[in-house]
Amino acid sequence: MSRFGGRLREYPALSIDRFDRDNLRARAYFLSHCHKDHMKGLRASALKRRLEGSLKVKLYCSPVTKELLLTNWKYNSTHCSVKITPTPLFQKEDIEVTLLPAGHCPGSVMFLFQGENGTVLYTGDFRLAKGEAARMELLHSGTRVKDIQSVYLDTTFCDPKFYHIPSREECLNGILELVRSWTSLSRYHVVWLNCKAAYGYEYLFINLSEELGIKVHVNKLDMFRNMPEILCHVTTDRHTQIHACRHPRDDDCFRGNRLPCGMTCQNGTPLRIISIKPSTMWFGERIKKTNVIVRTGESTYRACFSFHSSFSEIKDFLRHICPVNVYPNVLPVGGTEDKVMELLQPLCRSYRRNQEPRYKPLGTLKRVHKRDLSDTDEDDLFDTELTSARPKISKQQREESGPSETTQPENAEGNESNDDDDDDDDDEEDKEDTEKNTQEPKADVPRWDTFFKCDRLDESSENEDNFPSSAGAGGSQSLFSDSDGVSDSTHISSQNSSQSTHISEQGSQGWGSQGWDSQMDTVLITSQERNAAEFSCFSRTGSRMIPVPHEAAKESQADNSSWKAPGQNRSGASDVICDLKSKDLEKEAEAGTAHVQEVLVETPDASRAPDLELKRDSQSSSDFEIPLTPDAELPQPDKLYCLYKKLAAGESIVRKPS
DNA sequence: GCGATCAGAT
DNA sequence: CACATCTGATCGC
Repeated sequence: MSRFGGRLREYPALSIDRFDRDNLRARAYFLSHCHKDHMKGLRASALKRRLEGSLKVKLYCSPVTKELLLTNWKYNSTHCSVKITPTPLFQKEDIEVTLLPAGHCPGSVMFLFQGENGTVLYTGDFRLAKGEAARMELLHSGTRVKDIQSVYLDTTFCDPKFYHIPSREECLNGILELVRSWTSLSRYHVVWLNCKAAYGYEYLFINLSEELGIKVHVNKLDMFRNMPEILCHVTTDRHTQIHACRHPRDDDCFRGNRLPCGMTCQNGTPLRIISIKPSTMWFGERIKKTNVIVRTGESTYRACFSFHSSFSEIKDFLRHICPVNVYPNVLPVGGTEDKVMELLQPLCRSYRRNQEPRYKPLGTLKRVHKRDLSDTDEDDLFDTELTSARPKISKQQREESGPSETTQPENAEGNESNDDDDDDDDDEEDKEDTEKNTQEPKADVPRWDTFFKCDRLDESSENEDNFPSSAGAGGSQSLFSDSDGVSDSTHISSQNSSQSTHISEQGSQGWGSQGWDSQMDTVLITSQERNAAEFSCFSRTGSRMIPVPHEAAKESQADNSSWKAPGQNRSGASDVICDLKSKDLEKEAEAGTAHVQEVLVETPDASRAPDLELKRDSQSSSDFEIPLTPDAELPQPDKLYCLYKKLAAGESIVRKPS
């Protein structure tokens, strides 16, 4: 649960995901997604007054979030001021805001703010698979990640306990096969998905419905009225075999063999109900590795399911971004801020810089940019023209350097070499690291294995033991008596592409999935007017023009933007392969300890093509160094040592024409 | 009486 | 086992 106060150190005149107290003086509001813990104060009359009292103060969010917000009577009166299109906000300050898909729930986005106080990423809540950040072109300038000053990070599962959480596809497939095997027994066999009242399960509903041809019964669906891709897979007709309806006492209902909607029999025949409860923490607490589906009772199951990135996914994300600073938005259950910082800081430049005394001599040659962004100026920021006194980077200037250029390259030097002594490292990232951190072929071999073993994380590999027997995903004979051996193997068939975050009414934009758009939606908060239509045009084409390292990157970005699990996209065979490949890589790297994987990973080995490594390297290299010239030789430590020695002695260094 | 806040349940 | 929400009690305006 978010405990973010609403304001960024760098841009305190903006408020994000908090709308109460001090935030009432903000000059622009941002909502990352429609979960209550990110909407504090959003209903209050104080905010309403604030928004209505100024033509300039607006609330910004993704189109889907706007739709979900405004179809909720609790909020719809408040916000005539909800904007998904850019409007000039500040007369004197240019801040460019980019929306990136967060993969958390429909409409969820991360916000990237670029302005004179540096580039700052606020993640909101997110779930991004390993490597996904590296494939987001809007996080990059050319082939390198943007220079990011600070990341405000979703740290919900920033705890080694949650080192590995099975991927979206794995979880989905587990549930799918369980539901398939049960519902195929007879029309009276029904499933109750015991989901929390919150957005985020829609892709599960969609996939079940698509695969099985059974719509999901829900209490309400009017909020999806403009999202046909969701709408067509849910129903308010109780006569269906999959239910995700709720009732205040729904557990009691279930115990009484009654669905929350009241259904208990059909044509006089009593229903056979099983419940499946999506959970993450429950799995995180298992000491022994488990299947993604665990039977917990006669007719109750737990299914692994996560809205948030696992610890290793968080680390991959952060390592790729490599910001100067990181600030946790969430305290993991039972965790402390200190603990989280201890885990995360090694992945940041501010830490790495301090960790390399051996390069001090060189370091002194470099310009160190210290910026005091502390709270010192907080007080005056809200009231008066917070920006008037500040040096301004002209808009032109910025535009010349391209829409994705950061305004602050200076910190880039900060992290040169260091070797990343970082902790419990995982798998393939270490490959990257060893390549990146050439100066020091690390005596310190990745210790992921020890880490991995002492935790529970091998659960996935164990899945291999459990799952296959259960027909890939809980469909096993052993699981329930009526079932006679559903033996089909799990497979992804025509997984449908887009997550239903499409809003048809936004037709003028003609886009497909929301996520894609939200990703395209770069909002310029600028003194220069630009009309909305023009803008959205610009941003779409604009971002397409940003050079992308690999075509596949773009593809999977689109995919990802619809916050659907990668690999499920019908759009790109190549895309899928790419994802599978990276999975295989992970698998290898984790040396068999991990990863279960049913299906998806069992793709032909052909997919494990060598080019992948190249791709990954270039995309995820952590960028503050100049990328290695192809064919260049990595300098060896002793060689380097020599060079440094000479340098320190003031001798000139002659380059050998290798 | 409304809203904010907290504890507790689900 | 807890990802987010709703309910009810309490307090202040």
